[in-house]
Amino acid sequence: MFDINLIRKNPELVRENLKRRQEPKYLELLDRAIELDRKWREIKTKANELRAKRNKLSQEIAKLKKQGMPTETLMEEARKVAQEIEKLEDEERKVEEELKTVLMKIPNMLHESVPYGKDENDNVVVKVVGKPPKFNFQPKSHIEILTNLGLLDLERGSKVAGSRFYYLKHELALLDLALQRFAIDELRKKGYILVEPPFMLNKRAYMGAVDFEFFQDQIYKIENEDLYMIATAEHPIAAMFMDEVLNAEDLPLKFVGVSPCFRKEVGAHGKYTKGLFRVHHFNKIEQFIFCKPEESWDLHEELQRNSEELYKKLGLHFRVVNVCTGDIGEFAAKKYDIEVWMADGKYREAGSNSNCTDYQARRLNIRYREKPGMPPKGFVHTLNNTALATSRTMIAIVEQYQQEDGTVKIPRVLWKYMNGIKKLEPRK
RNA sequence: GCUGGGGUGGCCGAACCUGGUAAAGGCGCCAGCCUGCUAAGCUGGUGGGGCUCUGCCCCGUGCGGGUUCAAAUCCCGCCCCCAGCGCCA
Repeated sequence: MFDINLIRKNPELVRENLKRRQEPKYLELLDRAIELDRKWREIKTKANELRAKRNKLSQEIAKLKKQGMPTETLMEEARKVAQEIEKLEDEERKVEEELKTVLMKIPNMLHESVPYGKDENDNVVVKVVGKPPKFNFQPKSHIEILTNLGLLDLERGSKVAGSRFYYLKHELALLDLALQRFAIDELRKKGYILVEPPFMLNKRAYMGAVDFEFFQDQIYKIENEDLYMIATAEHPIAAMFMDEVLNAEDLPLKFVGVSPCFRKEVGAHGKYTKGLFRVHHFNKIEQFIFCKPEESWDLHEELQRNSEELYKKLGLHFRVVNVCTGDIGEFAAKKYDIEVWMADGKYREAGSNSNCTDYQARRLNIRYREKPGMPPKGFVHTLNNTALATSRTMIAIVEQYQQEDGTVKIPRVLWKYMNGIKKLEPRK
């Protein structure tokens, strides 16, 4: 949620920042917010005056009653004031709600280092790690390789649940688990707190964690319950401290979350959707940090280093892009994507590292205090970054480590999590 | 799911029965005074918001509604916590 105080204090600064997103509707929303805020304060002032009047009358009545004096006239007057208040309160509520909705739709302030651009084609490659593997044969897609090996069954996944569902079998299922354990162990070594969150959230928590569009297009709802399946561990971890005030001495709070992720993927038309790349359900290890405002930019880089280290240890070739102003999304002030190399020569997103500054925390009402016993100082900053999404990491491993005979070598760091298995081989 | 008890500032708690406009009291925290320093002690402050901003006012007792001039207090619905019972992977 956007900070109304920033709009009041410096609307032009906000306007210039929003312009960078090249989306005229945001500027309209800003104007709307300014207008609604003006109206809201006007009504609020009037209503407060009336409430003061009512309170005075009430106290007057109480005093008279104590003295055994008649109060009918005053009570009649108070009744009238109460009616007026009710009318104004309806109005106040309406304006306040609309203002809040508008503030929810205005995206976060972008960091100055975010490159200017229109869409994903304008993302700036800031780093390339490793080199594309060289094959002296025609490399295959993970779908072909894994289906041939008898480790992946997409057809039966479709039969029982629909397209973009799948069965992982034998060593491939083991590989999924191995990747999870690998990422968890690496992050735990760095002091990240392992957490397995609820896999469902109620609406209030969910709307705090994501924007409306994401909610609409991605989130599965449980019928007849106020419950929604999580699309990533980021969301339940973010919501964990909803309406709380954290102690600065406990910050930064660093989490490594483990969970399945469920996504409707409505509106994925035109995007790359093959095989395991864009599925309705996958497992992911997620990094999440709550911190003080002044430390979030350093921690954003730390999260980035963590992820890069994981891919490096897996021996994967990837690149890092600084996501441009037109592609970044509403919550993040800055975002890096890690894109892995795939067998068709393209780089595709495997993970995403966002500093949401105070935007998500304001929606979820997560504040911090300098010391126990002190009043709240302000909102925390929240950051989230993929550690490993197993499905996409498996694609990278399979396509980059494939052998001419159709088998797949398994990265050395995973052997111990694979019971010593070093290769994916044909299974029946 | 059932029965009973409960939910009030950062924490503990008072006011609830008997409606009169909450936070008394204590702890913590901040500032000042005092002190060689610290502690103790003393004084003031310590949730959110609005305005005509040395000040004035409003909101705030788990959430939502109702009754009333007036609700922490009475009534209804919901959520959560505790205890016991039931069911159960």
